[in-house]
Amino acid sequence: MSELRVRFAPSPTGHLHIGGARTALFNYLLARKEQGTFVLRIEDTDVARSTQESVDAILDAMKWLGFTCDEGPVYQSERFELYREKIDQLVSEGKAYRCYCRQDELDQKREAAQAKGLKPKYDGTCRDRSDHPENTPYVIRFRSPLSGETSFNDRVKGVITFSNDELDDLIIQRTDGTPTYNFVVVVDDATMNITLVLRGDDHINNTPRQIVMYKALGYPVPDFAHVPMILGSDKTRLSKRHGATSVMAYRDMGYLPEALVNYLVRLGWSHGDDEIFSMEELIEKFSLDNIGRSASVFNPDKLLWLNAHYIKTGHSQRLADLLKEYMQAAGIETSKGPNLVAVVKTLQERARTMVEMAEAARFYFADTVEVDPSAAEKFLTADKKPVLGAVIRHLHLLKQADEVSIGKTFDTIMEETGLKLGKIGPSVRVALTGSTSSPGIYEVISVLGIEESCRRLQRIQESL
RNA sequence: GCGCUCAUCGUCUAGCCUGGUCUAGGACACCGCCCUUUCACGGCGGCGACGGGGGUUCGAAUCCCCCUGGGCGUACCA
Repeated sequence: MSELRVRFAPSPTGHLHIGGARTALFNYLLARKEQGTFVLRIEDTDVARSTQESVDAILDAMKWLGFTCDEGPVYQSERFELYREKIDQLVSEGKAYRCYCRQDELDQKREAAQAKGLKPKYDGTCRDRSDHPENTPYVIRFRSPLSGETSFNDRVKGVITFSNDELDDLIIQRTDGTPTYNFVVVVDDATMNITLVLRGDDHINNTPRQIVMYKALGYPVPDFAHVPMILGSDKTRLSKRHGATSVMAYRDMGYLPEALVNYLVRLGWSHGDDEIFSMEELIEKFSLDNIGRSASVFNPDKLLWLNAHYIKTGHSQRLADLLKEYMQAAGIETSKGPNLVAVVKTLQERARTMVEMAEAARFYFADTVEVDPSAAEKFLTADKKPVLGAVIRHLHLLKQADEVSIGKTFDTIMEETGLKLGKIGPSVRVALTGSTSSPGIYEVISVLGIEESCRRLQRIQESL
């Protein structure tokens, strides 16, 4: 174990999305690579917006992606006592104060300031107030330094400096007594001994506010690393408008977790010209040094390509287990019919997602294949009756349903009929699969078995 | 508006720190050819970028400045 302690701290106000997943991945990889500790923390201080469903959804997605944490999940909602203690400490030390300003007043002041082109920060009305009005709701604000500057050496962006007069007297405790994000994140990262805060660069602006709080609380300041955002095709922050953003939606669309991981890691991180990485390779090769500084656009096509790659190269038994679930979801009964592993092997090079594979596998399990009308019109014409008859006859003679034997049988058929495969194959294919595009016909016959193949051919042949 | 930040093919990126080996490399997508019983896979090839302007230098994608453009933030959200 090294000293490195990192964390992923999602707020349970929705599913785990693409951006969060990448942040989690980077934290996970770094922890594994440095043999540090990966902590999962649920940021649920906003009681109104946090839900158990979201917590479960996030946990499920983390598990599906294979990001196992070493500690947690830790729930902030269970640590309110600690936060209260720290807030009391700050107040008694004069580092935080009660603010009795009403929200509508603040909104007005903010708008007014903005209209005049001034900074929309808290005007400090209650900053030096010493009276404590009875029965008046209040929040607790952090007393932020008014001058000087705060800077930190970001591990991906370099030195970043803020003038302290940009900082606001942040609310750290709401009227209802619950603490807010910028405060709890400091208390938690400090008390959980997080040594590196690795998160999205939308948090850069929060960092100086948090640093002054670390100092006020007497905590050591951790390292920070801010990774660039993932944008949609229109270069704005990725959102539902750009299509699926939920990790689990990708599973439902037939993506493999290793494809998503591989895609996500290449968004912002690189290792020379390499494109394909297993989790093991990532753990070995990942480094903060190779994280880019600019935002990147989510490209579904490349993810699809990676998914196709992992389907192509995946173990057919595992894929067969998965395929079963996707076929069930598509309402296709697989308990009867050909062996799923054999089916998978004929489809691995043809399917880019498991959903596509399930669809492509449909014909294998159909009692009566649904024949595409235009394919039938072209290849299942009456003049094909004798050829199909010959195919059925010769297939019946076959003892073994392996592709080589089937190939030899077709050689014989071609010899006997004097027809080339181009004149026979398409009709057989359509009769067997209902479509003009399918795995090789020898493969299909082999997987279907002689009996079932002949049954299908017979049915078509008789109807001609 | 203000603050922070970013800037290489349409997209993801290598190269930038340690200027010359860059007529800028790889990948996705797209186009063409080959392979082929269909569809795919695969192979080969093509298209395609250093945002603009100044500097520094014998020499700049690489260093400096300005401009432009983009992103993020500016909550009793996280």
